[in-house]
Amino acid sequence: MRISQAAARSGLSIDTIRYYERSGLMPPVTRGADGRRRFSPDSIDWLILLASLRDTGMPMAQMRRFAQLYQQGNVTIPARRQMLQEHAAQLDTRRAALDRCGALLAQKLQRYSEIEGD
Amino acid sequence: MRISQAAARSGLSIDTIRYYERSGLMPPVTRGADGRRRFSPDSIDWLILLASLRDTGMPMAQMRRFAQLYQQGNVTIPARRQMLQEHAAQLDTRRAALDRCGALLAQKLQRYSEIEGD
DNA sequence: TAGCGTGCTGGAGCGGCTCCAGATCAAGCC
DNA sequence: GGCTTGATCTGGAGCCGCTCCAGCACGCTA
Repeated sequence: MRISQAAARSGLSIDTIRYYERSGLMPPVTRGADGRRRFSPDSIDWLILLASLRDTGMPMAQMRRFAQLYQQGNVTIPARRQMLQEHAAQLDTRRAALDRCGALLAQKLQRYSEIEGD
Repeated sequence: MRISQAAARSGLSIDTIRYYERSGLMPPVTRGADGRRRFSPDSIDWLILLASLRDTGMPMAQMRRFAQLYQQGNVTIPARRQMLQEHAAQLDTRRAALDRCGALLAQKLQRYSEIEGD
């Protein structure tokens, strides 16, 4: 699978995928005889995970750490589990921020209605 | 109220507050005789709103537009109402992303448990 | 064999902060 | 009055996470 398809399936841009590879966020991507990147189903899954993590605010340094652990094999599963659990907790924090913002917006919108009187 | 207190109340950093002012995201901040910024309760409220919007992903360009509309008075309330409604819809999109990520993490963690067998 | 599509690299640019140097001023202490 | 401490100021550099672009290399097809 080529980079354009990898981009389509992961939701990341082509540039972002290359950037992530350069930055050590992915296990090494193999190349075809023509020198172009070839993405395996596994690396597509990896990209989807990266996309999901970045969309929910995980910093690149953490993703890099996760990638390094992954490459060291199953022995690092406890460490990886902990990272993912911590990120799952982060999701709750972000959900709370969304809720607070939602409440604030509802209040503002309410006030607008009162001012306009409609 | 001085900038350090404004930072404490809004959750923004001192540098970010100055940056937002420079960038036109706030109604002009008045200065004391000593040339230092003086924040009114209203401008604190404004900062809290900005903090909430940026925490939930509103781009600066939109915040700037909102600030400009605000300064043009009540006649811009319909436009402002629309902006806030659109952002409220964005919150739902982000909640969905958090949910998807949560599901993915749960699945990964489940797999880790199976591999480790505990 | 010319053109088109896709990909490559290296590097510049950008949004949104964050940090820092060097200056100023206010208050408290001797 | 001088001295230190602490908060603030401005201007500018630096950083993260992309995003875009120039210039080149393939391979397909008409």
